[in-house]
Amino acid sequence: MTFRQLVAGSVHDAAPALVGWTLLVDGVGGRIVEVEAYAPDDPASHSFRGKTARNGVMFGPPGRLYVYRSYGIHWCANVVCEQPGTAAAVLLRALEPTHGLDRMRGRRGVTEARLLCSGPGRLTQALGLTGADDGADLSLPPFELVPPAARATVDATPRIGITRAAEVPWRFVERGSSWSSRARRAA
DNA sequence: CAGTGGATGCTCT
DNA sequence: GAGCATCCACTGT
Repeated sequence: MTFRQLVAGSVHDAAPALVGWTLLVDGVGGRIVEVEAYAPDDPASHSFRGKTARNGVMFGPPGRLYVYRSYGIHWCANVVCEQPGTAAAVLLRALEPTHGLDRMRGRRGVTEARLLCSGPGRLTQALGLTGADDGADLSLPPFELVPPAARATVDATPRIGITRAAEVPWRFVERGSSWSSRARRAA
């Protein structure tokens, strides 16, 4: 399954399938260990009330980055899925850092590996992603997506930090990973 | 530790 | 003018 094929399908299939892929931006990044699905007709999705200047990329072709500013401070990055017009995306919530840790440390201003990419705002800062990357094609440099050797084992849980449709289990975490944004108590 | 609140800006009502 | 798909520092145990 190629990246292009994966993101062209339903976001409900694509989101868990993206866990385990390695995302690199200019050679810096890591293994995707936590994502959330934002589906068409999903009250928690930015696209729910129709196309606007901010969410326009969500309505376009799959495999693009949708980047938006969160709480006035952070950037959050999504992978657009499904066919043009459907407006679905996968929020990247955490990576296990594997490549370019020193560049991430420089951008983040912290040294502890656990704090580099464990959270959507941290992840974008570590990879250097901003609103300037909104709409970028993830199949072209400087982006690189490397499939996992074997499909990861994934747990589904409720999404984080939302109020509407908070009960559907559309957050997907690699089982046993200690790099997710809510792994503080995990063994 | 756990819980709380401030920072900060943009989008949409 | 409200409400965020967040993070971090600070409080009180």
